[in-house]
Amino acid sequence: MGSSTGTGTAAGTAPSTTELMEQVAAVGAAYFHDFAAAAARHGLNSSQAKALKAVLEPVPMRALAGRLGCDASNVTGIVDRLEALGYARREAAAADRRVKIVTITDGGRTVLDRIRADMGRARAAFDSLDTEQRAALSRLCDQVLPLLQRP
Amino acid sequence: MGSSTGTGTAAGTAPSTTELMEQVAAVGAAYFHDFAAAAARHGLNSSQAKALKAVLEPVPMRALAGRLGCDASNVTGIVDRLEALGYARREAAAADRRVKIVTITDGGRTVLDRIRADMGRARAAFDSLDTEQRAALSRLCDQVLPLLQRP
DNA sequence: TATTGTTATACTCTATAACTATA
DNA sequence: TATAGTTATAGAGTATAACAATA
Repeated sequence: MGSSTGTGTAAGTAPSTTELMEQVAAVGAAYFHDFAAAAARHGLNSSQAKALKAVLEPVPMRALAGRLGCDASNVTGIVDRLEALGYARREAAAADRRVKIVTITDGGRTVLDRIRADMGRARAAFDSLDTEQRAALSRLCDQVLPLLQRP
Repeated sequence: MGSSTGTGTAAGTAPSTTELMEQVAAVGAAYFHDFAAAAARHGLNSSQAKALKAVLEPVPMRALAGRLGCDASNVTGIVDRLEALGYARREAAAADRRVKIVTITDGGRTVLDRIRADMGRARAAFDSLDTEQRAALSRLCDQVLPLLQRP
């Protein structure tokens, strides 16, 4: 492949599945920690910040619960908070008047951008990868994710 | 490189840092979900299971709190639970009698192995990678992690 | 009757502060 | 006096069950 030194793949011995999972878990945990810290600096907890990402496209309350992986009863409070801050709003669905659709506001988009920009460690970490490494990591995530998310 | 079609690296365009972080976050979240589910099937919550991994080598209570990223007062309950199940035990430190060192038992090692084996989706996902891909992913994690964990 | 969103409630996890026993 | 571990307590986040409005 096109990588640097020429020592090739032999330089990194392939780890066992368990070891590999442990490494990925460490990266995931550190990322999540950084995300929660950045969100907190902008007055949101991680559920609220995650919800803000999920409503970049309009989503009904119940579907939002699914995306957040929590019970529907929690979504009320989460969206209440986002709405109180002016980051999202509820709109009645035209087709079914029971349904409320949550949409992000311009203010919400601004805060989300700021939170993302404010993730210093995560940004530095992934910025350290060159173009080829980023493409490789992206491809690996794409391959692994569907199997990881199966029902 | 070892991949399929021959379109090479150009096939996966390098994503922006934000997009890349989002992908990694999705993998991390799915992994953690699978881990928590597997632990629950063996009567542990994710903190307790994480603690079990952390005491594969003997660790003082306070240091364990650091590894788990929680307050020291929580560790008492977590280790109480592991001890009640026979998965870990407290031993007085020889040098300083205030300190209690937590050690995993054979039973704990067995359960930890079972939990790891029981992570069906995560295992299937990472088993789908060939040797070269696993080595690449491992290397990328190693590069990214230290920057991600900086104080 | 079934479903959406909400409310009321209880439970779990975590953090803060006070206590003990050692140092 | 300072530190390790524990205990007691309060707070945040989540789930369960019951409810009103709509389908």
